Amino acid sequence: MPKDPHLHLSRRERQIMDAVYRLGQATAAEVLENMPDPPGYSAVRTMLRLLEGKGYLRHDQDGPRYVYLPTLSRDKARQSALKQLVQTFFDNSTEQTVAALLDISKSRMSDEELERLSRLIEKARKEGR
Amino acid sequence: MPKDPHLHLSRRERQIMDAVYRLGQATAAEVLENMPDPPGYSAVRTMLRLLEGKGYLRHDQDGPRYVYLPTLSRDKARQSALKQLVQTFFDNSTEQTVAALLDISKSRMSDEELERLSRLIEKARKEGR
DNA sequence: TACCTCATGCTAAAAACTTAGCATTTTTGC
DNA sequence: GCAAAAATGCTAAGTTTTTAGCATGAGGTA
Repeated sequence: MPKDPHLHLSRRERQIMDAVYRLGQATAAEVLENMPDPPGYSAVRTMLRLLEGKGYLRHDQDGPRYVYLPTLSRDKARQSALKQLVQTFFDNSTEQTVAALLDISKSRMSDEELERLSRLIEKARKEGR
Repeated sequence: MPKDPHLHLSRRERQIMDAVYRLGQATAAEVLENMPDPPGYSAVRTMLRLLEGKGYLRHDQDGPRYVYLPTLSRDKARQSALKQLVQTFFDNSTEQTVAALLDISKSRMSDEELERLSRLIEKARKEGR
């Protein structure tokens, strides 16, 4: 089995990357607020620095503090995460995945949103091949 | 932020759980074959035992060997993983998620599959609210 | 300016994870 | 029935991850 570079993150690293992706960009304090079962502020800063060292994050300076951003675009990260999930839990079946997705979210989806989904699929049917 | 019990897995634990979920059920040797960058057989067995101890797996006896299965049904695991992914990478938007999903898979989807997806959504529009 | 606040960098210790090896038991085949 | 093969349980050691603390520097404000 080939190895997936994205799977090499440790538990905390994963949590922090998730927080950063969720937020788009974030300071240490913001990451902290967005973590489950958070460690100390200092620990978060260290991890951010490590993650930057490993190339997963970079930072911009915002006045006195650092704002961290992912180096891998959200788009690519999304794709990679989705692919992995579909493989692991849905036998690589898009259909099953969509079904599950609808299942957990249909109750809070508006008619318009469902409408748009329909169109999305129509579009795929026409273009996509 | 509330903590998510499923996020407490370490790297190896995650890899092993993924393998088990992918396979449905598996012996130590099978897990090994399905792991990226695999450790020794002995290490895998130890992890499986640990995961069982923590309640993530259980085992059945199959002749001389153990066959491990997840305790959390595939269904629940799917839901939880999906929810997490949609939150982290798609701002909780089902629509964006489906769009990305179509994007990575439309080229290898048959017409019939797309057709079935359409129906899935129609069904959700009618029932779901 | 001088101080208080809030950043960062670094480092070392603690905790958790990961691994391999050995002793033991069970299965299999001759 | 017996030996070889293959499985398990346990344990201890090695490695990585995770944490907190301290020293230091920059920004803001009276």
